[in-house]
Amino acid sequence: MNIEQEDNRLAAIFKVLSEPNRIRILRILYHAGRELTCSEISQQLNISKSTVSYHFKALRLAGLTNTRQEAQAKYLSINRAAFDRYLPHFLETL
Amino acid sequence: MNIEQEDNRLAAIFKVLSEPNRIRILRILYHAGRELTCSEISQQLNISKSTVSYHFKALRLAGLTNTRQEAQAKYLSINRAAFDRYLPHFLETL
DNA sequence: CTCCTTATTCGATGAGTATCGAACTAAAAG
DNA sequence: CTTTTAGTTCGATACTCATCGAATAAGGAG
Repeated sequence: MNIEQEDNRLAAIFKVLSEPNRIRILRILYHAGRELTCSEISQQLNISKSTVSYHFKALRLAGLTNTRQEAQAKYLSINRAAFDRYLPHFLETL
Repeated sequence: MNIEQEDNRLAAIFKVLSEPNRIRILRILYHAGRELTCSEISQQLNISKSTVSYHFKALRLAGLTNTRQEAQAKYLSINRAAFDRYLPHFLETL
């Protein structure tokens, strides 16, 4: 990958992290120590499910979270490998 | 500072870093190992001076860079303390 | 099969952002 | 004093984004 593309990739990851509600989602996930669903986050943050779904997608596309489907629910968890690579020690500060 | 404000603050720092040209400015600054002016960056990145000035301001307001005025020129340098605090080891990966 | 729960997508909307050139300010050089 | 150099600010523009509710899809429970 050339250096311009690398800059774009890095900027894209930061863009995902540049939204307070997405930081909150990561913090909640990190401290929960377990997977959480869209609905659970929606209640905790008091924002609509559609907005939470939108943020979930952004986090997932950036590779910052993992998703596990179980029945009709979708469980979100943090992808530690991605954080270790791009932002070591970031999660611990949340 | 309460946790919501902390999330906002963190998100604000990431927002500044979410623009490819600002990442490029930081990378150029880091590897140059010296202060650089608006005009120098403008030439290297091939974007207008007004746009560079806009990005300089964003970096400065976020506390990520220092500015030193000398005559009519303004020299920009990286604020290592800020990176050490919020993003340790980030600069080294640029 | 019908209803409930969970999640996604769509359309709209309001807000924010990156970019440029032009106009302006201020200092240095001639 | 006029010209050059460096930087900021302004107005315009095009684009992106966060948010919501409504509509849709799909699995689970009765």
